[in-house]
Amino acid sequence: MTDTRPPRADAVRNRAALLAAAADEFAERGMDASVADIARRAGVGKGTVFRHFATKDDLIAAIVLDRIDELTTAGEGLLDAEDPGAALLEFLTVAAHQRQQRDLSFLHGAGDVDPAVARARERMYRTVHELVDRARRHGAVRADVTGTDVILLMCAPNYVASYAPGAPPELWRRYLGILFDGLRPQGAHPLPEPPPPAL
Amino acid sequence: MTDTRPPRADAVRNRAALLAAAADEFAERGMDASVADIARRAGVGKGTVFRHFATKDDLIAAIVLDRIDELTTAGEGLLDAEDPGAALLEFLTVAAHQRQQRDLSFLHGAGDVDPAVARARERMYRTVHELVDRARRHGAVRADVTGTDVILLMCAPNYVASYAPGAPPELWRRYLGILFDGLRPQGAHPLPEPPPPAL
DNA sequence: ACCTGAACACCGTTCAAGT
DNA sequence: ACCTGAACACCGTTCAAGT
Repeated sequence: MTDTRPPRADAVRNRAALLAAAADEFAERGMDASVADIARRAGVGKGTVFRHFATKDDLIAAIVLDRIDELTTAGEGLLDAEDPGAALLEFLTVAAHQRQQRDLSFLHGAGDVDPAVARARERMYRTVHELVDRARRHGAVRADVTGTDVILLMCAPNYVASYAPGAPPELWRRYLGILFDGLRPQGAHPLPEPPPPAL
Repeated sequence: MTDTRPPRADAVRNRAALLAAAADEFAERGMDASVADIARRAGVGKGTVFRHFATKDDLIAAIVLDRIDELTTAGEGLLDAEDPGAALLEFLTVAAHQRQQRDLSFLHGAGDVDPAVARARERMYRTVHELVDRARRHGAVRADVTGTDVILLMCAPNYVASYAPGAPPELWRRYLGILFDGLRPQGAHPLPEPPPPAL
């Protein structure tokens, strides 16, 4: 019997304020914005941050959870598209676009993430696998590329574009284009290494 | 007249010990190994680190400088290869392989790097441009891809492979293969975004 | 000249004291 | 039950004091 009392009113308010403040602060200052600044922006004491989120990483995880779910929803909506190749490209475009903002290695995070994020991530992975399978069956993706490959490659366009100094904000689209051409069956060369263990 | 006295014997010894200790420590613990640990490993006081390298980033820069020069040398040796396409692929393989070890976003670093690194980097960039131009003229690289594109894409295979949990250590070769297929003229689709300003 | 370790400012995190 | 700010451990960096 986990009789969970409803939380106090100021607690829910503070939690929401912290999430909003953290999202803003991270977007402006990057992932190493200080907890103190986030607390100040949310109008609470530093200690309150750690009452709601055991660690700074947990706070990041809470924000990340929303983004992953958004992405999964977008992917699921593309599962019954008429053109499976275009659907996969569209999904990768949404993925790159939403995380254009920041660092975001969160999609595949190492080690001990909290179970909610792990679950959300696995749902998203399953969606990617389906999208890739459909695209492959349709001849839009080469036979030797797996869903896991695409999951790993997903973040590359943003990563690559982020290192161009005075680059246009949509540069990632160019590298997504090159990547996608690499995923196509036309002109594909055999790959020197087997795919990694499935995600 | 910058009459530069030769440095004291213990100074050169300490500097070399620090570089070696830092390289080891970074390789083992990652880029956020502590300066205190590096100093201890080198057998000097913490303060000595900052006498030789104004900042931790400068210490990293000194290590990075060597790697960049190695890469440039490899690239220059490939400029007169018979097969320019294979030469470019080989260069990208060397690049990925040498920086298999670690983080290494250093190749294109933001803002205020020290001038020695900036110079080394520009030499390397020029080499990449030549390799790409030759490969393109030879029909091994698509017409709409620039040297700057390849400079930016260079790090992607390592980055992508680094997020696969139980992956084989040579997984980057697989993603270099996919990337390289994306760079080939066969089956290339028009890119939605123009190339970034030249590096 | 160069080395050293104590001292500083800044982080994430903890916790006793308040309401 | 929740909030708060002082306190702690750990960083990179500085600098007065030593040789």
